[in-house]
Amino acid sequence: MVTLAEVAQHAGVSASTVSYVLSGKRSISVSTRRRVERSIRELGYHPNAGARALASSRSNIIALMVPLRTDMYVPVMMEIAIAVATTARTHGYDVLLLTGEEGPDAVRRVAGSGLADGMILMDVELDDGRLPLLRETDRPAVLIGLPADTTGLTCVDLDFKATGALCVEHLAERGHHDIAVIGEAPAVYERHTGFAERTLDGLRGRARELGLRLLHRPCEGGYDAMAVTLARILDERPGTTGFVVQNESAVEPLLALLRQQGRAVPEDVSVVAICPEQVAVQASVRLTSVAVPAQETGRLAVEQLVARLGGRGGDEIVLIAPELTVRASSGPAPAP
Amino acid sequence: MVTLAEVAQHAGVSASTVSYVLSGKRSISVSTRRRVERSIRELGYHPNAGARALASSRSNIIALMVPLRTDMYVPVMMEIAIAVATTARTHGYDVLLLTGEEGPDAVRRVAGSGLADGMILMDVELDDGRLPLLRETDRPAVLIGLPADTTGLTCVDLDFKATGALCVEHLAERGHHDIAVIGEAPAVYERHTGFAERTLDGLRGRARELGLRLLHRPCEGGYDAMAVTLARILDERPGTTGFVVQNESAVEPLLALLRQQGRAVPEDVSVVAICPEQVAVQASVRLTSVAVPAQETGRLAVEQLVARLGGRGGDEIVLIAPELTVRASSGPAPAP
DNA sequence: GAGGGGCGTCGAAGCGCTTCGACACCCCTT
DNA sequence: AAGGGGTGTCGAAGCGCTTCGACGCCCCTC
Repeated sequence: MVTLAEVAQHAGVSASTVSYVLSGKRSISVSTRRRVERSIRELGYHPNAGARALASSRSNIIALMVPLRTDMYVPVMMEIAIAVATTARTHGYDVLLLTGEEGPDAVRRVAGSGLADGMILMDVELDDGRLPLLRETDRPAVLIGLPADTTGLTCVDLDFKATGALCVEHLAERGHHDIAVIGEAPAVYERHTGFAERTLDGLRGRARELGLRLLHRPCEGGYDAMAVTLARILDERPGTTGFVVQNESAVEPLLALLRQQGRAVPEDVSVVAICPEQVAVQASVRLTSVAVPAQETGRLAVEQLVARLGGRGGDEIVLIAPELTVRASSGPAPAP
Repeated sequence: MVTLAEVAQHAGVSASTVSYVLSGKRSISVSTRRRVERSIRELGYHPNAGARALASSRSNIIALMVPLRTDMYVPVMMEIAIAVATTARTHGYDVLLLTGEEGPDAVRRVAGSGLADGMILMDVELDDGRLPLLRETDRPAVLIGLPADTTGLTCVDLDFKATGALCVEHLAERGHHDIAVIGEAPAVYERHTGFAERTLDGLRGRARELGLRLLHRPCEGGYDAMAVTLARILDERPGTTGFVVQNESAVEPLLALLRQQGRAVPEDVSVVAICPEQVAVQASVRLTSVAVPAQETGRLAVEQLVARLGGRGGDEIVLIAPELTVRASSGPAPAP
């Protein structure tokens, strides 16, 4: 391995000069800089990460903690993770992938060992066990998701409350009065994942304001579960003409079942989904949807964290405004 | 931050003794070990990763390069990534997440800087640009996928050729003669991703041996593409009774279209999928399938790499034997 | 022409750990 | 009783980099 000292010797300067060329923390004459850069190129020099971390006590690594669960829609996680990784690189950071498996201890280990300069946590629960540990460490952290107590923490998330409201508004505008919400799996509500509850708040709040009837039913993904759920809904509220779906793996089953029952979309019933763009476009009926902005979320999380790491304070809470795209799955309510 | 020296002082021993307690590289008396361990606990000591890496020239980090593409089935990638991360932890390694974005340079950067001790590459193409660089570095690497030239590289993958053969055999045993293969998107074949071509080899080879007719059609995911593809297939080979699908996002559309056309599964046509277990089970018809063993793949890749890192040579090529699970989507061919 | 202030460069002191050789000590053997 | 071989511990020398203070030089100002 080529070292700084060798580069310095090759360029005929001192080691510190090479270091300053690399970091730009002191001014260097153009001629010297060029000479050094040339040596770096010719020798194929790469600074040693460990030595750098030791001397500067910054590792230039961001830790990303992904959940271990598989009951969440995985592509979204992946998209966020990839957005985090690529955005991090543009700021000179690498990303360490931590799974939930290790539990809260991972926070202590990574912070304590100086492995990472900061962390990003995905799938944060309302009362997340990692938060106290996070507050103890001096390292900055950004949460993707919104816990109950956000003091001292930066959070990034889609504004799910506004999302819920937006879906209801859309259906209301088209004259629907009876709306059913196909929610996430019951387990998601049971562990109080914030986004699911906040969506529900938004849905219910706006429904009340607009005088609509709203029925909420959690639903595991898949055909069988969806069939049961749908039957129950139509039994309780036969007049339901609007659906809001917030469970990607229930989308296609719902469409299939409606078709099977002879209920045309959007002529008889309208469906609004809260899901990634791709799902909405690739579904058997192109779905009117509010997109879950995975990339945007990952990017913002990194940018907040980098701001914090650079001493610039970021915002406390960054809520991404929802956008509803009208496609083929929603239309005016049928005449009664 | 607590340092080794502070622990040593607290325990009344020298720094090197603490280091040896931690690494176990020299024998330490039980009493001393206990005293040191106690101090470590009481002070909440975590070894500094940078210092460690510098002194030992091993970072205890594995780099995982995931593809940037989104035309592959993402959940599989995610599952592999998570399996890699958790398996790595059990061997004392952390995982650095690299995206394809940075390109082959990432290999040079990570190897050159000593950031990672070894790498795992996902979605390796037959003639992958990263391979020459990989061979240049002294760091061991494991590929997930099988390139054309494997000299000097360790590879882990499902045995896709055997997988293809297995699918054909299954259909042949049930009396099907005309088989259609719904393949991955054309782009996947165009960039010569090995697994797709090897599957095809296996399918074709066995079909020839068993005297079956085989039609292969690449297919983008989604309903529209699938509709076109299916129409073409049935046009060319109206007698087709067996389908092999190797594109997760074509599975559900295919089932829906068959249903729509009044072709019952499995009474009229049989469908065999090559997909993750979860997709097979959650589909609208429970699918006879060969599982893509994502977790197993990730785990094996890490174990191969760790073996290499520990000086033990691993195998050159590890092919996972396919397993076909019979479910509800395949049955005897209909009488002609 | 002396003093002041940038600018560009250097030397040296660590950063916190691993690891090697040295050595003290004890228990056996002869 | 002397020698030999473990065993357990220590001290010191780095690992390759960053960073701080120092210093020489040149240009400007009064």
